[in-house]
Amino acid sequence: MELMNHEGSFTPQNFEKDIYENWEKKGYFKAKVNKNKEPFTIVMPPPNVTSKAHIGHGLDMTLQDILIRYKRMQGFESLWLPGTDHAAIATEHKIVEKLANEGKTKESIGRDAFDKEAWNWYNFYGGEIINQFKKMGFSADWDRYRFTMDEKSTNAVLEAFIRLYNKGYIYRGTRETNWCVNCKSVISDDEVVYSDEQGSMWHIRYKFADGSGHIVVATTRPETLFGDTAVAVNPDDERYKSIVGKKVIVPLINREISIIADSYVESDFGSGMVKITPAHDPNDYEVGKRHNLDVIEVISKDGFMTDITGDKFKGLSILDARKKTVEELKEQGLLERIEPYTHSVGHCERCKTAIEPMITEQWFVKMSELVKPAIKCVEDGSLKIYPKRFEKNYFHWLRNIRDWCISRQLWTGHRIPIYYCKDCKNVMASKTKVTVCDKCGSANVYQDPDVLDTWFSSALWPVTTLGWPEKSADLDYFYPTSVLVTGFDILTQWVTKMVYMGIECNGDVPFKNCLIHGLVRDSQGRKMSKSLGNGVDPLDIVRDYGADTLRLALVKDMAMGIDTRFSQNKIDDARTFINKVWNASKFIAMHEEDIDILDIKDIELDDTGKWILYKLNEITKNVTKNLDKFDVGVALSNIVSFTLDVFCDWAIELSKPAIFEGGKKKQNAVSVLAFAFSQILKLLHPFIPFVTEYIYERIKVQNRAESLMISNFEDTSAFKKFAKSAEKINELISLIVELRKFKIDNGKKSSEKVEFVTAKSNFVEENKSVIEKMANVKLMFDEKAQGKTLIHGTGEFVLKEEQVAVEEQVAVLKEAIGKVEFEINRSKKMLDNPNFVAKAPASLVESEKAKLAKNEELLAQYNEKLNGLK
RNA sequence: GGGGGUUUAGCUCAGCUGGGAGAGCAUCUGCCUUACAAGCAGACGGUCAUAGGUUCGAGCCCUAUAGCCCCCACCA
Repeated sequence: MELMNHEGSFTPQNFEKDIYENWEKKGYFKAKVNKNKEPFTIVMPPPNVTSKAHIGHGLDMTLQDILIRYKRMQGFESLWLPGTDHAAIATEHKIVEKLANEGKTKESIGRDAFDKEAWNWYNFYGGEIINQFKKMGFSADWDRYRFTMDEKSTNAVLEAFIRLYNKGYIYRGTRETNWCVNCKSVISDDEVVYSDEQGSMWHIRYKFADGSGHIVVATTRPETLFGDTAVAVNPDDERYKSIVGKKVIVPLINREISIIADSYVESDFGSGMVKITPAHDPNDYEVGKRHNLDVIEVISKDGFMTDITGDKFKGLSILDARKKTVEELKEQGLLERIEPYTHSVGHCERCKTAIEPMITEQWFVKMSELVKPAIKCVEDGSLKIYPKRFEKNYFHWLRNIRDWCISRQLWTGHRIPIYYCKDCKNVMASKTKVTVCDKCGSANVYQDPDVLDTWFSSALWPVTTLGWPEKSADLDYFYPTSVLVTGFDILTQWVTKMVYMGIECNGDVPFKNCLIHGLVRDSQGRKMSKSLGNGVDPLDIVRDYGADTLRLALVKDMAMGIDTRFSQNKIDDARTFINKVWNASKFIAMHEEDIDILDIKDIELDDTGKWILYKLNEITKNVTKNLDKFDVGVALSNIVSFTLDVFCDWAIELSKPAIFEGGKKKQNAVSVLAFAFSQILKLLHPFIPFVTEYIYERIKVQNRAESLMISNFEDTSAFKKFAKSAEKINELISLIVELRKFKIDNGKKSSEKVEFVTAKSNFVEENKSVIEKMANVKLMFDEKAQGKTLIHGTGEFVLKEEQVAVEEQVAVLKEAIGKVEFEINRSKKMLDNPNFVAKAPASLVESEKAKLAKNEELLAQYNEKLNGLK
């Protein structure tokens, strides 16, 4: 091992690449079936190959890498299985956009050429994403990289489809669905996003067929009146009971329709009368079914008025038709009034086009049975969701779920493995291409042109990536996986699907734990978006500050399940911290240079050494406890504050006198520091893998491993026996802090070496040099000094030259007595309370008793002193 | 309409089964002290959103109110 030339400052750009390449070369990321070890598995939520990874992926993946690295160092067979998602509709959009820029359409190039375009796209962005992830230091098993459209995944998707189809869970049906006239595809309920829009409510007169006047119906969609097949009122609405069954005439098209009664109508909304357009409104469709109404399509699948609307309207766009309808109604005196109206309108998640409810024939997954075990596994705890409150969303979603529409009229994605015979109408499910009807033998067969919803393959992700439908050794060993890490935005859309498909396909939950985190927002708390231009490319941060800084900035101050803000401030904080670790390593390296590091059991420990080890055990326990419950943010702040407040501020400083003394004392002190520092590096490694590895390779440590990333945490549990020494050093620290403050309070500069007189005591004698150095004071022993006095639990310290009147000394003592008495009263009040003694934790009661005893002793001393002055 | 989150120092946020209000940044003061000025030593700064309640004890538990954010449902 060669010690580094540890000069200069922290420049991650110099070493991150080499370290990562070495990790990869050594195969540290690879996981294999190993019956001697317990597996810890995370299947990476596959990023969409629509574009490069953004900072949100940065957070999601950093959390996963932290857990994976942590568990690897705890001796688990750690598998992080990476991959990407073809994101059918989203990617298709991007490709169509690209083609448009080249003056092409997907129809103009045809399905085969389009497929080629698609694969180019997948490969390019898939590659970019992996490249980004490697630069961020992610320790995924890249040899296992999977893509939702690769051969194995495709096979699994088709297999799952056919199994569910044969089981009767997948069926074809005609339904009112969400139609995007731009994508020319149906989209699922989950893909519709609603937003409030300022529109109008048009109140339209429908004349009675018998000429006896008119009624008024209100609508936000006047252009759909061509498809009206009824007007409905509430059956209990007294105003309209007499007209139910009467005929009215649909304006402009002059069709006679009936007034019907249906409880769907709310009497107190609008006029209490609703025009029913079954073809273009989901609620109307249901009403229509109940009343056997005709379904008249007046808007075509590409968003234009159909022939049925007549010469004046056919071919018009929806918005043009709306305008013209209103004009015509006005001319004919049928428009009673217009009122401004805000209502929420569904839009396509991808292209933002307003969704048209349309009746189409689609494939659905029947949910009623699938959902049951998915609910049960969270109820009985075999799948735990962190934080627990998200269970509510999970249950709500599954308990109210509707059948899932899985067909899409797109070209990007898995083609539905269904074949139709044109002659006998036979329907066949097959993974392989069908050329002959298995019923009538006709060669007149064709495949369903639609593809599957991208979530169908995502739902299978945990099983397909481990080899399903084969009964692979991987599946046996790594499944169920340990934890799924993802944002709350896709808890319902994705997590639920994986759970019921995992259980259905492989008989068990796909993951035992599910960690839900928040979104990354900008410094002002806004969502990152293209339109705001506030997005961050993770690689920009890596280039300027290094991957470790990026990772730290992302998870710093992060609370479970709550959105986190990403800002320059956090980047600076993170870099500052890492720089501190860097400098600490320089200190260690410098003093290790000319000595041999002792094994921890061969060190003659003084109180400082014991204190360091005691604190090290505490922090190790805390960090592991919090990581075990996935509380990454808290674990990080634990180890960060330990590094700064305990290790750098005190452990190093308290060790300096011994180090500068040299010899055996130095060897002991440096050995303890080296041990503690190596454990700090280990605890920090999952968060900031590069710099910790770099440093680890360049300092002397006990029990060196080949690499920090495959080393194990030190067992520190034996050090809790050093509690007594720890208490002594805590006193010492408190005295030093008090002396520093006392100096400043009395007008001395901290840089000034101030003389104090104090009585001899074992404690002060033992720690004289440390106190003098750290508080920048000079201690002199004398029993009878008088002057300004610092009263501390370890003794009294008198400022040397200051002459102080007796009254003032009395005042100081009285103040000290007052404080102690306050403490005593506080303790007594608590301890005298039987409820406190009975109910509070025993350790708390004990420490309160100890405090009381100590303070009572102090009080006695002070009173004695006070009496001596009088 | 239903549900959830959040409200703690000027800013960003921690705060463990209820047991003496915390950190970082910013500001101010003093320091180039032999790892570190990307630093060190200090200081200032809080009615823990508001009002009730439970408790010996509440930032934490309960009820209501308000602001901000999100999810779901849906309004003809």
